[in-house]
Amino acid sequence: MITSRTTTWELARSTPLFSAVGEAVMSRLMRGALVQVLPKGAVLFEEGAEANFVHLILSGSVGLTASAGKPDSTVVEIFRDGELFVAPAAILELPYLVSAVVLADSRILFLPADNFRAALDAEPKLARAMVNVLARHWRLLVEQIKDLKLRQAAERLAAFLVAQAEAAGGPAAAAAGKPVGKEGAAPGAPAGSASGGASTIALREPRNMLAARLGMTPESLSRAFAQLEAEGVVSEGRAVHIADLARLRRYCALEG
Amino acid sequence: MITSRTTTWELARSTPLFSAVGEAVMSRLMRGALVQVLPKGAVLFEEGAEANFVHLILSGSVGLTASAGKPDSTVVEIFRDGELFVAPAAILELPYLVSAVVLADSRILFLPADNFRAALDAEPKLARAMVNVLARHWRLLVEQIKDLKLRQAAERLAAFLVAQAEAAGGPAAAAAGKPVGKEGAAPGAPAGSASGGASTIALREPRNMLAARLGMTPESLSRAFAQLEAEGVVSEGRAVHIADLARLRRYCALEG
DNA sequence: CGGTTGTTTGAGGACGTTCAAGTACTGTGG
DNA sequence: CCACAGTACTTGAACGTCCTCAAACAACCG
Repeated sequence: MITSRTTTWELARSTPLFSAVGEAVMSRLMRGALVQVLPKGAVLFEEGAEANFVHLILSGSVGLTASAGKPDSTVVEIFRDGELFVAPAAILELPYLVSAVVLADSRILFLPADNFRAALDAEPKLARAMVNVLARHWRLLVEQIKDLKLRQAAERLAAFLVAQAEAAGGPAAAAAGKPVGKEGAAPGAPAGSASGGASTIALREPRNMLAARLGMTPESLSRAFAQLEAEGVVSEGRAVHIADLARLRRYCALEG
Repeated sequence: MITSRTTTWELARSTPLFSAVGEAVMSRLMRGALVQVLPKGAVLFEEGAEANFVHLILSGSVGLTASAGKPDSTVVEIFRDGELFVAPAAILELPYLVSAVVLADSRILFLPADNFRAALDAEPKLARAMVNVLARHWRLLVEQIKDLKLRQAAERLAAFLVAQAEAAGGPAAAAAGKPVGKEGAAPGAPAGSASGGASTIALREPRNMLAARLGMTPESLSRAFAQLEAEGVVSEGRAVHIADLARLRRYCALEG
């Protein structure tokens, strides 16, 4: 606890949410908060449980899993460094729709939900910041639903890899938002260094979790990777090399 | 315009968002707003376009559709009376991820996006209310992703029908939130009139749109209805009669 | 009445899952 | 250093669900 105190603040300060609300609101939210360093596999909360905390990932990776009463389970979304979740359940005082599982060793901040709700009412800056967070998260899920409904397995993987490469390639590409089609023909002239050429990314989650997030089995994921070799994607263990990002982008947009 | 002025205010006043922000903020948002009465098939905006308005449905039904560069399109979500959309694109000043199509003749309020954003910064009550709206909408999509990933076609339809019946059955059931499993054994004694017994609901959207929303083809939807007859579901045109809501809930594993 | 649109039903096929081996990686103890 | 178990990933074959294609049918509206 004591050893991690300073680094916790540093990490927290660097998250988008907290830099938006400022020091004062930040420390108010931290009241009664606790930090936990959790290993892969740890469960933060379970589907159907009461939401007692809002969670902020200082470092690591957390998966939102759901089973909906079925024997098998899936991954609804994966959150990483700096992300806040799952506010909706805590805000609305409703039971969680998902469980949260640590996918890679993580340091996580637990903010008491009642305190968070009170701050939401009292601190306009917090409410305003949450609007942006939730708006971004909404778009995440909309993208995923589009993926699930009108792209097949290999295309979903391709879309995921493109998104990862863009996120890792630089904040500039991420801030510009994902290309959404409608921008005429394929862009022959890449804007940034990472937007058109080659790129190597590291998969930060185990492959079976990635498969679940993409709505397929591990077997299908393996076959999807095999299929993408024809598009210049080579996967060596945890590393994935993309020969031509623009080509991959074309593959999951136009191609069928 | 003039003829609809008064009824517009009445309708707007009855929406959850506006009753939360109060009269003052409400009229500020209405600055530069316009009301449109649109027939089925009208397109409010298109995927990839700039978000110039936030839309509030005074009456009717709107579908959020997406094609993601493919020839065929799907329905991401359906919104009805009193709902606000698609704030995220307008808030973040990013292009729409979806198109919006009127599914049943509707009266829709167009709120200028820049004015909305300004109000979001200046009016804490609006930001606070938006947090709740977005939190609810997040959960809508989470539920749908769970459906798509771990339920098959007929179960998705069953889950949709159950949700419709609960929403129509009374605001009490809706406010309590959807049952999420984990609440012990099956409730033998239904709380409300509509929670355990028979129920008849009306499909407010055309069947092909419903099929797209559920992530299947119209043919599959037809077969799904046929399958549900074994569970006591009879569909006669636009009306659907459910003999035993509890049974249907069990069927789609909303409970064990 | 014929044309259009929306729903149903059937047959065949594609995509992805399931089941079952098989292979490569990891860490542990001999 | 190597045998070993345990895990993670890959590969293959059979199956199931859902889609595609096609036709028949009903309902609506000119």
